[in-house]
Amino acid sequence: MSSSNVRVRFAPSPTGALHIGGVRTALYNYLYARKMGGKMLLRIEDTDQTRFVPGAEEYIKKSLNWIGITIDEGPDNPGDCGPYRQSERKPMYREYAQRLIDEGNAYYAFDTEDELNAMRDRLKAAKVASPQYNAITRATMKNSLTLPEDEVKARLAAGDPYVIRLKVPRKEEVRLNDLVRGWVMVHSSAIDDKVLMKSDGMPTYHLANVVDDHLMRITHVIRGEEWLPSAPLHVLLYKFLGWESTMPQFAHLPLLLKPDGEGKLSKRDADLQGFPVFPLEWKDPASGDISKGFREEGYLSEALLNFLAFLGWNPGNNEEIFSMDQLIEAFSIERIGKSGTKFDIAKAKWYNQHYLRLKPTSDLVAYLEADLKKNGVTTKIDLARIVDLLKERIVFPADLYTECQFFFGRPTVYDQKVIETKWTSEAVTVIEAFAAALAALPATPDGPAAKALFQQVLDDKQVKMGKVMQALRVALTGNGAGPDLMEIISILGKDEAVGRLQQAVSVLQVS
RNA sequence: GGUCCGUUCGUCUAGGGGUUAGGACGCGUCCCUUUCACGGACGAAACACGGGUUCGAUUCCCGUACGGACUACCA
Repeated sequence: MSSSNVRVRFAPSPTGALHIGGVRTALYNYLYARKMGGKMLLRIEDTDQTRFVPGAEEYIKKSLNWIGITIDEGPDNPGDCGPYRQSERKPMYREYAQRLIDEGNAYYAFDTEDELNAMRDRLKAAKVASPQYNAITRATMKNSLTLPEDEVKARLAAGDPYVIRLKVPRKEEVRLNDLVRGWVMVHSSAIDDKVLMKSDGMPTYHLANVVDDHLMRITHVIRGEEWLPSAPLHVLLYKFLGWESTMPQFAHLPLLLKPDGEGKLSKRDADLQGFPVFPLEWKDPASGDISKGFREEGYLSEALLNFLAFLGWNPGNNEEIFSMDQLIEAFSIERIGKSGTKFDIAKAKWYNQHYLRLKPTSDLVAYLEADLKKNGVTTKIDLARIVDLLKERIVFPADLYTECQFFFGRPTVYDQKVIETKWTSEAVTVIEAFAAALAALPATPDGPAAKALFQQVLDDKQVKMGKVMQALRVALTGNGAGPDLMEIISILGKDEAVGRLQQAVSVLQVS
């Protein structure tokens, strides 16, 4: 694919763990960049010093890396638009804020928090629909538009705290053509005089975002729908800064909703439903609380990737198994949906099961080995045989360990229901004979050989297989269900199998 | 409250002026099978409502309802 001038960015705030919705946003940006042969940027939006969380930036990078998203330009691999952390770009914002002031599109405001609250209360009391700092109310407030020029100068010189606000025009239609939603029109009276520079000298999201997107030559802003209401404000900023002709195109993504009921997916809902919202485990540095991630819960990155890509997008045909490369090939902004998407963890599990079965046995052996080690289980059994036996029936790698418990110890309890119905004298007769036949063998048989031997015993005793199989299974594993029994016998080894059969016969009462 | 956005099976969605409204997950039944799972087959299951426009609307338009986002010196 030929390279293009397409440049997109993922611009998270390092305020904690990266939410799964953020991962999807990053993914769509990435898919578009790769599809178009463009560039994917990572920009850290750390302008809120009060919410900065140490370790969050690192966590974001690790998460993107896990899911397979690579960054072309970012804090760790800067291009020619650095720095890529907003806190390191402070002077730039200052410069453009000043320009806005100089050209009459922004102004200083000195109002205290109390004064702002008083204004809002007053408007509320007067039954004003939306109390805001705007073209009308700004005339009643303490700002460089209402205060005498020398007082403004004096306040600035004295270091009085102030913010810089955008001077939003009173009557103006602001339009934008969203790639997902089409034309969106907002009247400027619905936009308030947003703070551009905070009193701590940091820019707010709106200013920093527009300035950076321009300076970083971003061509497409792909972000969550929660930004749609403020998009007209951003359009206004591009206009005031004279950047209209190179303004990026916008694509506002549908939100990820909670699985039941309505509303944005939150950590709380996910906890309630028993699934993670973070890609990787996250330890809150302040509280020390640990939240499990999809990775730790056993989700494979390729499964989560495939699942996430389909939350709000589809290729337009009936195919739904896609690798990253296939997603890149198939992706288009036009096929992104408009409506919010409920997070259906059952589908994620289905993807997981699918991808797990595609894993090479050796990978799964490694999982199982680790789990065994963690639980202090040692065994001489060839784990690859267990994995091959169990592979088709698990959803998570950890299921391997839980499903194969019976290999590592004789049953201490037997499935009561099966005993009641299947542990007949006939079954016992067959099992005893089978145990004897097994014991007489020179070596452990493989699965088919064990089956042939068992069939021989059945023929001898004139019993049908279905009548005793369940009993045999319980005797061997304690369970009423599980993978191929003859293969289990083969893996267990003939001595162990015989031992288990004898134990069951002596312990269990015929009912 | 205001502004904006949205609404096809339970869920993710395809489709689009005339279709038996398609697929997937989940669910159910059956088949396969030594059980369970896998696999296979089949099945139940949807165009929010009301008005237009039209020969015809699930599809286009307008309302209503419902849902969501936003409404901070947070992003």
